Amino acid sequence: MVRDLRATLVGRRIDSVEVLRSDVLRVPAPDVLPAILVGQRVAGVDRRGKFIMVELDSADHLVVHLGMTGHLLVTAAEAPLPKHTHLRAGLDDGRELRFDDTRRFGRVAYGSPSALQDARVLPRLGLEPLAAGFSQEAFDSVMRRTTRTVKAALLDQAGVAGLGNIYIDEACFVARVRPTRRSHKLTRAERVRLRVAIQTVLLNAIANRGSSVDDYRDIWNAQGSNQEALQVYGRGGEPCLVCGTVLRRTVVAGRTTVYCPHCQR
DNA sequence: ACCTACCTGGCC
DNA sequence: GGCCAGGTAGGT
Repeated sequence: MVRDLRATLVGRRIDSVEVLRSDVLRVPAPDVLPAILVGQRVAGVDRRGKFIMVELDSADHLVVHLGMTGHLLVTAAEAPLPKHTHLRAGLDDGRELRFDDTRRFGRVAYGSPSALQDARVLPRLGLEPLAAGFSQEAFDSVMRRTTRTVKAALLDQAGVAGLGNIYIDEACFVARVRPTRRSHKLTRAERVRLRVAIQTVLLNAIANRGSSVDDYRDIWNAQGSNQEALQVYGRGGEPCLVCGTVLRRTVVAGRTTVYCPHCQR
């Protein structure tokens, strides 16, 4: 999404802003946001963990988290407004950037990254799994310092940023590690496999343009294809694609979790 | 380190 | 009507 947004938005000027549902906007107040944004051009688009950061020429950022059902869409300005569109920004090319979110677990905020941290919109985020800093040493230190399950440790965005329920189960399968294992008890070899698996799973998902299991759509409202490549997520009770053993479905760290009891130890 | 609430919609 | 869902803040 960030790559597509960058190619589409950088250099565009915001000509209008409408906040249709103010409770998704954390900061600033919904009535002042339009005046702040209108006239600004998009300077860049980046990502930190699951947060999409649209930088404007003021150097402040429009920050978006999609939650479970959020969408950031680029549409024609005259395209019909779906029921759960909460914010729209008209661009100087006749298109619109829209934030849409059925369950409203997502959120939008605008400000400097440090002010957004102070406002507790941006939490403390850990290692970026696709950046150079994701070394074995750094990952080891994250995993060794907690007694929680591997699943819980990886769900915590302060350790490794950006992993969610789907990709954690997939990475654990590729690494042949049960998500129920205690994080600090993994062997060095298991942590190496897990680190590599996290990167492999994420890079594949990106290459496949995302996992449209349910609601995920790209900025053109198109589905990805990575849901077809998932090996365990959503497959509880079905045979393991490697060994044929029935995949086990349980709840770990409060989340539905699927693993192969034979391949994963 | 865990548990619940926050929302809407789809399915049984 | 009840249960479940890609996430996370805030409480205990």
